[in-house]
Amino acid sequence: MSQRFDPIRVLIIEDDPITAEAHAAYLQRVPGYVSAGIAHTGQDAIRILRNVHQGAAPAIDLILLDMNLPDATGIELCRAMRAAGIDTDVIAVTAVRDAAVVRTAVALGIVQYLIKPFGFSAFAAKLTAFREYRALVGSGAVTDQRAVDATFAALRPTAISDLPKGMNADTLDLVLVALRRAQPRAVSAVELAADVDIARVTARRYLEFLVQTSLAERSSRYGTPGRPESEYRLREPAA
Amino acid sequence: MSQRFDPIRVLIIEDDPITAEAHAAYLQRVPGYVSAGIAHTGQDAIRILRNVHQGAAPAIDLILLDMNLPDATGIELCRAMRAAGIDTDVIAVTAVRDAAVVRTAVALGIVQYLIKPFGFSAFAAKLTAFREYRALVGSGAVTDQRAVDATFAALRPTAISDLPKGMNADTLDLVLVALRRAQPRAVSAVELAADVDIARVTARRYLEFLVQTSLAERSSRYGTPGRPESEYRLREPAA
DNA sequence: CGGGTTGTGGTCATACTGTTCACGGCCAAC
DNA sequence: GTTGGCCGTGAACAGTATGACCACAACCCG
Repeated sequence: MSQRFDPIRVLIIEDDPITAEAHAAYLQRVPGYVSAGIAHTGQDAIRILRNVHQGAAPAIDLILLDMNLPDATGIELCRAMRAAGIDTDVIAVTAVRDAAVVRTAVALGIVQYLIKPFGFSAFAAKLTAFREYRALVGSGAVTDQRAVDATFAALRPTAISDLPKGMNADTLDLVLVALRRAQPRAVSAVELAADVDIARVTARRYLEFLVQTSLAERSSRYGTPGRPESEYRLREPAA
Repeated sequence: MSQRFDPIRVLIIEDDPITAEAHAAYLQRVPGYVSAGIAHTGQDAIRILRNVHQGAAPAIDLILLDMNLPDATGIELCRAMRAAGIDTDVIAVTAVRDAAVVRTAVALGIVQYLIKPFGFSAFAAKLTAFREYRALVGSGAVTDQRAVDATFAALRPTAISDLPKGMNADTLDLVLVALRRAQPRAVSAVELAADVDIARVTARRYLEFLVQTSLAERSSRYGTPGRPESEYRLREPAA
């Protein structure tokens, strides 16, 4: 039970040394966590975890796992861990934005999914939620459905990633959904405004924001009288 | 993408035949789900799943897994599945109330944990949450951290253990009644405040709380100048 | 080839709402 | 009777969509 007050030992699995160091630095700033090592390849990671599993090294409570490793994907590594009977909790830390990967990650028991690049607040939010979860699940008995629900609820993501001033999350969602619905075709600001029933200016502001964050791309549409129309298209999540 | 509207095919793994039948009956009552078979032992289950995995049988989208099987624990079965590359989502349905089991279940990617005995509403709540999750993760692209957070949030219950400080049960009741009276229509904080005769600020605080506990949902009302108005609607308790 | 036409890109002030904060009334405990 | 905390309120502040307005760039016609 003192487990709850001991620091949570974290293994960082990340091929890029600079990024790995950055994560370790972030980790130091979150109370209750300490780094338990860094692995730069899947092989490394497996070796370390196997040692730990056999009691040859101090336990590891959490893994920060990059999905792109030189010798394996994070999914493969995770599957191998589970097959070996290693049930360590995993937080995915990755630039991969593929829904299928997210789905598989969930099925393999990944408790949080953090998309790169991220700031310290997003990082801290995920780790804080995990600490809460750990306190609940480590506290001994599960009495009833409410207790289990509370445990699962601790893993619920809370922090809305901060948008720039002047933007509303709901509206952004609306625009994104409309863009996705139009999918292969590109839409102009006017068309989108009519579709979603917001003003043209507003539509344009959000579309321009999506271009800036490289989630959408802009091109010009010629052929009609008048100033050329800008059209926007959702950018495919890089394969 | 039609996948979202096809029924979700469920394999029930449960050794007691009567209980298994009861679960199947419950399943029929939840829209969007169909039973895809019943397995009474771990061996059975593995055999069925292997067939499916090799394409010899129609796909299975979800497993209701009992933790106590004659020839294996649910944990062992789940581990074996993951090792075999079967990433089907799993909901644990069990009388086991051990925190360690819950923790391991989470690590192995179990998406919901339902404690026996349970009534239909608890059952339906878990399956509805899963359907929502599936719609989100199956909708194609993951755009950003917010989208991933929404996906994870669909799987995590919002346990309301206590009323947060600053809230009064009576006032909450008042708001709920007013929302129910307005039923199909959505009301803004201003409208509700006038209706119940409380301050706008107070109304908004309670409405926001209801959204957080996913008892109500919020959308934005556009068309007029000024900041968009949030409107709130009672969420259907799983039809 | 150049000016007129046309329709959108971009900016601004405005209006209306969400959000915050300190105050004060009400109730319970001592 | 006094004290302290709880919770709703009003007002001030911040946020955000809108409509109006001007500038701009391509088509079109003389």
